[in-house]
Formats: sequence, C-alpha cells, structure tokens
Amino acid sequence: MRIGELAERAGTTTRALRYYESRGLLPARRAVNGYRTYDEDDLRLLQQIRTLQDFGFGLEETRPFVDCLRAGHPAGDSCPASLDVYRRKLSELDALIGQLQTVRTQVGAQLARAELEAGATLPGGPEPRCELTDGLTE
Amino acid sequence: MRIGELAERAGTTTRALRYYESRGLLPARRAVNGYRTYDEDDLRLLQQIRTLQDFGFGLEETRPFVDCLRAGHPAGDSCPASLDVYRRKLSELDALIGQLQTVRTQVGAQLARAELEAGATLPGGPEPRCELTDGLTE
DNA sequence: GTAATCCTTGACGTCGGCGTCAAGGCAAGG
DNA sequence: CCTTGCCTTGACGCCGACGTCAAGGATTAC
Repeated sequence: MRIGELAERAGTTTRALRYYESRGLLPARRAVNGYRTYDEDDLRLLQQIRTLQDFGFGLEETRPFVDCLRAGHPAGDSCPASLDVYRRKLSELDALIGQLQTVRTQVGAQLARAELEAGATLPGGPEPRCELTDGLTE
Repeated sequence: MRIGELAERAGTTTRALRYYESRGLLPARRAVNGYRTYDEDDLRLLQQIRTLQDFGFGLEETRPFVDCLRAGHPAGDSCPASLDVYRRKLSELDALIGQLQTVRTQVGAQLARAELEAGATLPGGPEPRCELTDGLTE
C-alpha cells in the first residue's frame, strides 16, 4: 500500500506520515520507483500513534509504544517504557487539571464579584433599596 | 519612569513591554531623546495585563480590561466587555477541564489494564497460580 | 497521446509570546 | 575622553505538528 491509502485508512494525511518518517517514528520501505510502501503492520503502528496523539501525547511520547509493537509485543503498552509514559502523563494531567481548576475557581469568583459590583451601581440590578440614591434614579 | 524601571516593577521584561506596545495594548509617551516614558497609571494597566496573563488569558483577551481601566473605571472588570471575557474563559476552562478529565480516566484505565496484563505474564506479578506455567518459571 | 491523479523532495508558513542577538545612540561618572 | 549602562529599532529563533505551495517524475485512465 502507498502513502495515500495508508493515510486515508488511518484518518490522517500524507504530510503527517512523511513527518513521522522524518522523525524516525515510522520509516517506510521503498518501491523501485521510489514510492513509499507500507503494510498492515505499519497501519497498526500508525493507529497506535494516532490514538495517543488524540489523547494529547506528544510524538516523542508515542515512540516507546511504537517500538514495543515493532518488537513483536501484542500491544503498544506491553512494555515497561510505555507504562512509564502512561504514569508520567497521568501526573502531568493531574497537575494541569489542578491548575486549571484553581484558575477556574478564581475566575469564577472574580466574575461573581464584578457582577455584584455592577449590579450595585447600575439601575437594572437587584434593587439595592438605598433611600439616598433611590430618589436620584426615579 | 523609563521602560527598564516599569518592567522591573511589574516583574516582567522590557521585551514584553515593547511587544505589548507593538500590539497597541500599552502605548508609551516619548521623551525628547526618544526614550519611552511611563507613569503610575501605565503600571496599573500593566499589572492588569500580567495578572490575566498569569491566569492563562491571551493578550487579546486582556484588551477589554485595559480599555476599561483607561476609560477611568476603578477596575479592569468594571465593564461588560470584560465580564464577557470572564464568561467565555469560564466555559473554555470547563470544556478543557472536562476533556482532560476524560483523557485522565481513559489513560488511567489503560495503565491499570496494562499493569494487570503485565503482572499476569511476568514472574514478579501477583502469582497467577497457573500450574501449567509455574513449572516453567521455577 | 494526454489528461488526471498519484507520488517525490524541499522549503516556507502557522500560532503566541516573547528571547536573543546586532548595531548603534544618549547620559553620567571618573 | 572613555567607559558603563541605559535606551533605540530591526530581525531572526523558538516550540510542535504539521499545512501549503512549488516543481517535477510516475502511473493510470481514457
């Protein structure tokens, strides 16, 4: 199979495949005319790469999985190096999620406070019932 | 005050200040010799920018806050446009956090499964008690 | 034969927020 | 006068994962 068919079957592009090859991640055999040639095993390697990419793994992080498959293991995560990547990714995710939740809380608090202050000074708000200013707005 | 002092007082760099100016976010007056000149109000604008940047806001998202301060409002988030930015950021954060949590769950499940499978075939695991293979490993 | 569709390599563009030179001007202290 | 330290503009570098274009060779369809 040539590069176009492989790309289509994996739901990616030829450009991505050439990029992977340039990174040494997915080398290709060559036909006599110079065309890249792939087989079903390459498709499996590529699917492993795509799956991890979709999960947000960097390309380099997919390398242990690909190497593991190429070494003949049944799954890309059958090797210790792959499990290490999983674990590092988990701690990265936990750290990132924690930070984002902190930010979310802070931004939410700022919004609530700002909305309150806006409501306290604008006429469409929750009617502050302040006799001193009521006379001015009516 | 000149650019170096402002940068230091705001905990940023001169390069960042020139960048903000190039984006029209924080224009500077000029002294006779061409040096950029700033005052305390500029420091407040800059602090608003830095705070939002630290929260993960893009530069363009800080613009409404800066404009709001420059219009004479007491806080950068005293204007409706700023509140809209808050709200959009909140929904962005919620979406992102949700995605990351989904990924975290999936990766965690993959790790657990892969660790189990590794333990089932490797000798250091939880001793599967399989008579057929036990004889081979001992 | 020739048009359409594949394939090749090479190289520059993208996005954000600056970092990092390079080459030179201006001001102050010794 | 000379050095030191601030300032100026301009321009390229960076990171990641490709997109996009260019110029040309190979193959297939008609």
